[in-house]
Amino acid sequence: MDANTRFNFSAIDKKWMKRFADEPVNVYSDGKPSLYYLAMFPYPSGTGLHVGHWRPYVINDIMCRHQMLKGNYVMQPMGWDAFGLPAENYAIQTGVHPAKTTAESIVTFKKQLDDIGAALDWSREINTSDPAYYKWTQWIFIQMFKKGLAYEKDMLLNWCPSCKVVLANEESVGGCCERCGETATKKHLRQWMLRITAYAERLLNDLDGLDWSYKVKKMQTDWIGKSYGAEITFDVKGTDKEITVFTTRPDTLFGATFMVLSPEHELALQVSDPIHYEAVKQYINETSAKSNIDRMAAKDKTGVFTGAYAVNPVTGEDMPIWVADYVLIDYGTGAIMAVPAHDERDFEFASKYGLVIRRVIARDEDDTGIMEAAYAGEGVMVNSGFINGQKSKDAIESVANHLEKEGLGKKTVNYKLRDWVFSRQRYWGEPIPLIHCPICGVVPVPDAQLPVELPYVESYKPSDTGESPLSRIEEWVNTPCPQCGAASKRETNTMPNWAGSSWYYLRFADPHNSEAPISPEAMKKWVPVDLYIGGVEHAVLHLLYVRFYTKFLYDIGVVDFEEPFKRFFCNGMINLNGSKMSKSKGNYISPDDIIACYGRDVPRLYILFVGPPEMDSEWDENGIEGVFRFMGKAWKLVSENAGKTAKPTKELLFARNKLIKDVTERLAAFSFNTVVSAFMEGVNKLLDLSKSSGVDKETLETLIILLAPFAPFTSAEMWEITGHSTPLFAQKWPVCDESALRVDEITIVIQINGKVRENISVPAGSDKEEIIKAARTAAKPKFPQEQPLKEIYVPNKLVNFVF
RNA sequence: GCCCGAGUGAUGGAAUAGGUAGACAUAACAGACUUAAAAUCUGUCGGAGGCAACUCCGUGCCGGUUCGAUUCCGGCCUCGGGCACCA
Repeated sequence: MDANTRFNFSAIDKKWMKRFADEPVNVYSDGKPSLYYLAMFPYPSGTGLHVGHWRPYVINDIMCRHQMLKGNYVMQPMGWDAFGLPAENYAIQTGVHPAKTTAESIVTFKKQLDDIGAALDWSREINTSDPAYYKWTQWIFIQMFKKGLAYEKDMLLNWCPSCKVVLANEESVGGCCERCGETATKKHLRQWMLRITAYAERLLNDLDGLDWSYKVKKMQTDWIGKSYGAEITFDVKGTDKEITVFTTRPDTLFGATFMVLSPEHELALQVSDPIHYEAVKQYINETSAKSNIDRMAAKDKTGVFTGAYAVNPVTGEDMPIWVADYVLIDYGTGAIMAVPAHDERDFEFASKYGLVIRRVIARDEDDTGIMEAAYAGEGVMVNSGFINGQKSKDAIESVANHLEKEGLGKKTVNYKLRDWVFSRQRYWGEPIPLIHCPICGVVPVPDAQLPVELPYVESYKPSDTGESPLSRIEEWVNTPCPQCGAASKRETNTMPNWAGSSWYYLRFADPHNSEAPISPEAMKKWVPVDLYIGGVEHAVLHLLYVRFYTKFLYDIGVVDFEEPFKRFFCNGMINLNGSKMSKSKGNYISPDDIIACYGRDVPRLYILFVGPPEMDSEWDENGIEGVFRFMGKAWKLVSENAGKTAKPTKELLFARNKLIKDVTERLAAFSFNTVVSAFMEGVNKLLDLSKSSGVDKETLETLIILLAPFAPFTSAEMWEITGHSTPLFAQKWPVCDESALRVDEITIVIQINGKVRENISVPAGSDKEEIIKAARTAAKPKFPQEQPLKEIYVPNKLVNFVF
């Protein structure tokens, strides 16, 4: 595939890469309305970029360049999400400092991003591992701490034994580490948490106003997981203790025949009677040793009886209290009322341990009442005292109201969202800027002492105990308390790698500000982001965290908006041989090879042409060859017609304006693959017309300007060879002249009983009667009878004769 | 298990306020040019039947609504994704 023997686009790239560097393309719209288009910044890994990574950058650049030509000033910055485990793990193996490897990776990445040909504004480059940047990451954390949103908690956590680090709920995927896939175990640790749950309702509600894909909104909605229900309090028989449960089905209260506490529930041992105490204790110990995945994978539900009973507030009946690990401590209240007849899990548990199963909902009139499985659907209440005969849907409300009136419970909501485990037991991250003072307690580092710089260490090795490598640096750890001066110790945990990326979009607007994360002026001018582009892998993690940070920054007055990204476009991946491109597995296409062969514009166009941008697509060698042929044709069209004079014939005007219309409309719809189709169709048509009438100057110019965002280098060269000295990106995006698209004749489809039978041409502007008459004449020979029963007429499109 | 999304030629994919299914491209085949190849250009290209004009069938499967369904509705099947004992 030595494409250079055919046409050398690389030479054009070289020339215009230099020109664009000397004279940035966005200067022509300086002072115009400002937009901010952002593609997710990368983690500068040691492996570099492959063409599978190109998609969001190419799309963003095209959108930016299009806006420049529409007379807007667009900020398209780029930076580095530079903290992260791979660099640290590499350091453990080799002893090379993560800062060094990261700096080297950045050099490679910068070149590779420039290779995409994007008009990136490097004057705004940021790096999350730069103390000048993370000063503000730490400052934001301190503001959260001051507002009570950051808190310390001793808790049982997901722990990755391979990364030797705790996992946030979002980082534990199916009980495994999101990063390395290792099965997560449980560990008791003192950790810093962020109270993201305090924002659950806002994070959920504000999704409504966002121009994001349904898919991503749905993922976030499900992750937040709001459920409506009631909290109900049960007395523990013979004690003054109470058990509060959360249920979404208060209608089934009459069918609640036993209670289940999570093994971690504080009452589990407290309510146990002496006979059962040891068994309960042993069960609690056993379950705490199990990993999440073992708990989930268990085929059989297990549990122990405590010997205690609660009282059902509506039936007055005794309910044995059990402890079982199918009840989770961190959802609801960590305790449930079990309704075995109408909950699959309770049914399974009750069946195993011989507990009472009482049906309280009849599915329909034919319901025999024999229960072979739980019935969780709707129906009519039975065996349910004052709600007998009600529809279960209505009974939810009746029971909840009754409980509220009697003071036995209240309506409430619950979320699946958990607070964010925010500390990490690793070196290569932002130090948490807190000091533990024996007198004052936890004290934030004063602003004047920020940033708390990451100290140099000899050994990066993480420990199995959950101690950060930083804890071994005595001279760094020991520090006087900023408040009372007493000998104190620094917090040695670092922040998760999501911290820096949770507000970076703000910093691009004001990257060098040493007084604040962002100035009010820069904030007003640039943010929120007008368009954000990136992969679906961040749909819950990063995107949820950024939204949370933004809402917090709104609350403390740093920004005046609550959502960071007005529009988010979620791009699909580009695969090779049916699976994700991966450099380590050797399954990838090297950008260097592609650029050497085709230059930069061809792969840009191919990335768009490969398939709908929101879907995963497959890289195809032959496909890029087709785009290369198209570029060759476009070049031929322009270069052969550049010096000539030709009249703008009706056909040329039509082709020109159709191209404007198609490209503009499809671009606005993010249908990039069909934009490329429109170019191919348009160029084929113009080449065809050039044989007879030539191609007029303005049509050539129009084509070049339209093509400019997509293939900026070749277009710039074309612009020059058509005799222009003014810069291409200072031109105006063409506007379609609808009058040029008018045609003299239109095609009318004739159907008989809904099947296409004829095509006729009629003069444009013919009225209904004329068209039907012409259709009738044309189709008459095919009529099965003299007269149709009905004539359906669709204006300017079709006539259907029905018999 | 629950919740989303998607099934269209040999292939990637077009086209849905319901109105000529297969745009654009790839592959394949045939031809032109060439000593030859590459490149380039032209033609054919969903299936079946027919010399032909044409006819019938065809957008995962079954049914429905409609003059007309790839598009809307109901029920299945397959694939992809999210969540996963969330009470």
